[in-house]
Amino acid sequence: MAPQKCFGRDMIEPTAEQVEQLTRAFERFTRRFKVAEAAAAADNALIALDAQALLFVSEHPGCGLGDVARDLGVAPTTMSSAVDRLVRKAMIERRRPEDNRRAVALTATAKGRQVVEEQKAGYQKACRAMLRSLDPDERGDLIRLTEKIADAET
Amino acid sequence: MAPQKCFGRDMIEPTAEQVEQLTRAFERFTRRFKVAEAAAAADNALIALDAQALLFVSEHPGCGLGDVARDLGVAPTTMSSAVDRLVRKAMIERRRPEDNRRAVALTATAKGRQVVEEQKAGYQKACRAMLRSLDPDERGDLIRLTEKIADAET
DNA sequence: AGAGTTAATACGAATTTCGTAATGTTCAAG
DNA sequence: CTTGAACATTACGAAATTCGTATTAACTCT
Repeated sequence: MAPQKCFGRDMIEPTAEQVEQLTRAFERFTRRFKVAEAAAAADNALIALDAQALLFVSEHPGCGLGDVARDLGVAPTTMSSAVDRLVRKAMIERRRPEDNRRAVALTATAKGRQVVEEQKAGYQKACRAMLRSLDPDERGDLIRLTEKIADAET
Repeated sequence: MAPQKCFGRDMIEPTAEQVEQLTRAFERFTRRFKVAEAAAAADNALIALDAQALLFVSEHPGCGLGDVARDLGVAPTTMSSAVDRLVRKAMIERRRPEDNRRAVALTATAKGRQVVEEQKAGYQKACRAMLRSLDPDERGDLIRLTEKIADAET
């Protein structure tokens, strides 16, 4: 169990047991918060793709259709359909900008922004449930570890 | 910021800032591991439902079609279609048990079990990446906190 | 101007999900 | 023993989604 040099920095591989433990725990973890997600989705009956697109548009007002498609990794035609649905539901608006009239500028409507807020509230609710499951002195640890993993280079 | 009594136990609500921090970190967290999931899915081109069904069957050999449908929250007809696809790909087998011939007993084939193993390996790989992002003395903390959240009652 | 590129959309094919109806099986009551 | 209800599964068809191809409109560079 001696530390070994890797790429010029001390790097110890996680043990097989650690990986096993975290894998099993994370399965239960995701399972627990998947049901909450499914329950929240039933309210608005918004397809997963549409919800992601709406979120992106609300965070990038005036963005183009292609931007959303690239970010979410779907075909432009698929995104066109998704935008159609969202426009039909009055959650986003298509506009032709004067400076580039072949593009469309997407913006979220008031209703769309409200749906995004509800969506985010559901997400926050899940995160609050995570924190409440811990003792107060453990909560900062969870935040710090999550940030560290999320922002790691590789 | 005084502790307050709730349901007979000490219970301090997470602060709004803590919830905010964890929410933002968790967004980056899930985004980072979503791409890995998508890359792994491209290998086998297995639909999400089929992958979940295959996993359930491999963990519950001889189970019925209705069991899988109930566990995954889909209509029995949808599960029948999913089983059709998996049978066509030779990943699971339908068998009519002698003692109850109106049911079918589902079991994973050797190929199906192999695919499950690869699937699990991808999952483990993601968990290993999480652990590698942390210092060795932090890894036990992550495991412990994840288990605590996953197994909390409410 | 004119060719080539870019952004978005219309259309059609393939696939998936799910509701309704049908098939075959089991169980219980008469 | 028969008959009828309940059950597990499947067949079929409708609705919706994704995506590839072709098309339209606009921009850019020579």
